[in-house]
Amino acid sequence: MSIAAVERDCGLPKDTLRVWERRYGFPNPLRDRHDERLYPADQVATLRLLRRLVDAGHRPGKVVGRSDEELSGLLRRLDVSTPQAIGSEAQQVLTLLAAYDAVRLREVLNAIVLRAGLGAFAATIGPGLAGAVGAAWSRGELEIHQEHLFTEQFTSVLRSAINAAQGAGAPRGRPRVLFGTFPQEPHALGLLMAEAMFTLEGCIGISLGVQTPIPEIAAAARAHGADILALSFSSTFPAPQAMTGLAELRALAPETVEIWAGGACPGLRPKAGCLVFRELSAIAPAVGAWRARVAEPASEAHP
Amino acid sequence: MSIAAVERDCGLPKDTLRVWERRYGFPNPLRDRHDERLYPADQVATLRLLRRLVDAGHRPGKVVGRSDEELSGLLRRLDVSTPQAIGSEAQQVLTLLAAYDAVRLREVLNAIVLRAGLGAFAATIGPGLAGAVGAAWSRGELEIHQEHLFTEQFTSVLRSAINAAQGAGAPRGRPRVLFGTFPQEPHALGLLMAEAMFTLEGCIGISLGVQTPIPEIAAAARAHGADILALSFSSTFPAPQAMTGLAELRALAPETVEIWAGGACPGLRPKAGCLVFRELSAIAPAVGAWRARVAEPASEAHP
DNA sequence: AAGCGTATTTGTCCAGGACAAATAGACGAA
DNA sequence: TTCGTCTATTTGTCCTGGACAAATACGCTT
Repeated sequence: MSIAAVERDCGLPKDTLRVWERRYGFPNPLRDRHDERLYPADQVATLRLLRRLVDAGHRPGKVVGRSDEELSGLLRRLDVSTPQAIGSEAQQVLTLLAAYDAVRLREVLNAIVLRAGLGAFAATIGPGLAGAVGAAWSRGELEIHQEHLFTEQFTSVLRSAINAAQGAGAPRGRPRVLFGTFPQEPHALGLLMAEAMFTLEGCIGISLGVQTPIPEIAAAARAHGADILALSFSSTFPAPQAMTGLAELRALAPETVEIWAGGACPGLRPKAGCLVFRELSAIAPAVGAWRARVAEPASEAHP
Repeated sequence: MSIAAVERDCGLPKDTLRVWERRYGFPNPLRDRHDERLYPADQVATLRLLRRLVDAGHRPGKVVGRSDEELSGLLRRLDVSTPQAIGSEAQQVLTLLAAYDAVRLREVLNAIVLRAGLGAFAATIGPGLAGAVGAAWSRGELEIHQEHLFTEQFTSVLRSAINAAQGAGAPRGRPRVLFGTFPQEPHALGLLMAEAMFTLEGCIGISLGVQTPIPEIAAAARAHGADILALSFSSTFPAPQAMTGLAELRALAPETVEIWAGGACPGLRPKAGCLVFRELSAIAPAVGAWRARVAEPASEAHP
């Protein structure tokens, strides 16, 4: 496996792979006849473990070079310290994934939405399911393609529900909400769940999709006459970059636009002109508060 | 703008940016106090033009270093040589994008699906619209976020329609089709349109999502008991890699599984054990032929 | 005109050095 | 104790310039 392939597969940049090798003696790839690195499959697997640990906050110097057993031990400890009681729904989902039963998986997800409602699904159950699947993957109980499969079905079900919710009921219009992620953030699931929450509150929601450059987000906010910019940050997003990006966005976007950030990114903190949401369930009351806030000054007209 | 930002924004790897600078004298970035490259916005814009031209088949040595006017001229020539008569629907879509009217855009797309049917939408109209939007972007008439916006709404509408089609009518079951793209291919639109075509034929379709490693695709095919692997390649996918990847997949996947490849990738050619589809409309008859083929030998049981 | 071998172009990789950004640890003040 | 500030260490990213393989164009032959 070439260094470029490992970069794609493990998400570790080439420069990092080379500098780890120089500093810690691992990875220790073979060389082909032209002195290019060839990574054996087992080292790639170890690198994947390392990636998880580093994302979780371990320092490379402390973990790179240790044996697979030790690393797995550390990962297990992380998993149990994340006290994620696996509900019966999650258990069912994992079973279906293990059996590769995509059709039934979608039926089950649709059934959960119908029974619990879109709000509870997006705010509580969905994140729980996604967390359980991610944890199972990190324990090696699922293959990547099974995680892909879950993401696909989940996205599909959620999108349909949002579409339906948008048609039903009289939308109240304001606030107009724009959804997006920063360029380093390719995960769409969190964004989609937030979109569901806003849609349920009768907001007009417009998604820019993932990985939109910050100046573009600001330009879009201006062009759409948006009231709120909703940004999503997954747990692997580098916190300092999130804060820098938010400051940049705050400077570029119109002053009247509010910036609401959310997601599992650990270092995400409120900042001047930016609200931070730890829970998706906090969106509904916040929208209510926004409406009360802009209605009161009576200075804003409906364009 | 740092070299990493340009890499993200233009899709040109850092190594390539540096080597172009060394060989052709362009780009010619400023340096910050620590000698790191700082790309001015206008050079980044030129790099985006260059990227389009190189993707379209121009050789870097012939175009890097030329003036913006010359480059725009070459791009225009490309656009007219792509004889894409813009239909009234595409015109309407571009107008709505220019006005940032996401809500009406979705309504219009939904209306087209209802009027023309999902089949015509996925096979003909959809690719036409996507092509028109891409061309408008390359002419500088649209911003990136407007292209994102289109992709989002298009995806949403198409997914809903697929979901509806899946529920309606008695699915005939076989063939079981698995959808996916190779790791270097992040575009989901082509895959989604193919999924629509197969779903209309009553196939059981399962999507692995984009960027699945080749061994994972093969493993999934085995696990799902798939009959057909459907791969999508966009116009920017490097053709040699597509052919190498298909050969690798052919070697890893079960012999009984057929591999069907499609998309706008120019160098995509049929190969032993792999079919290539130039048009999405060719899928429907091909599924019919598949059914006739496997029904005849009568050696396969329904598991 | 189509197939094949050679020349040129072009992207990716390498080494090893450098330093800024991020983090941990020590220290002092409320 | 708990919080903020300052310093030391760690860590990722960028640098240069050289090398070569893979991809492409070109010229030759059939």
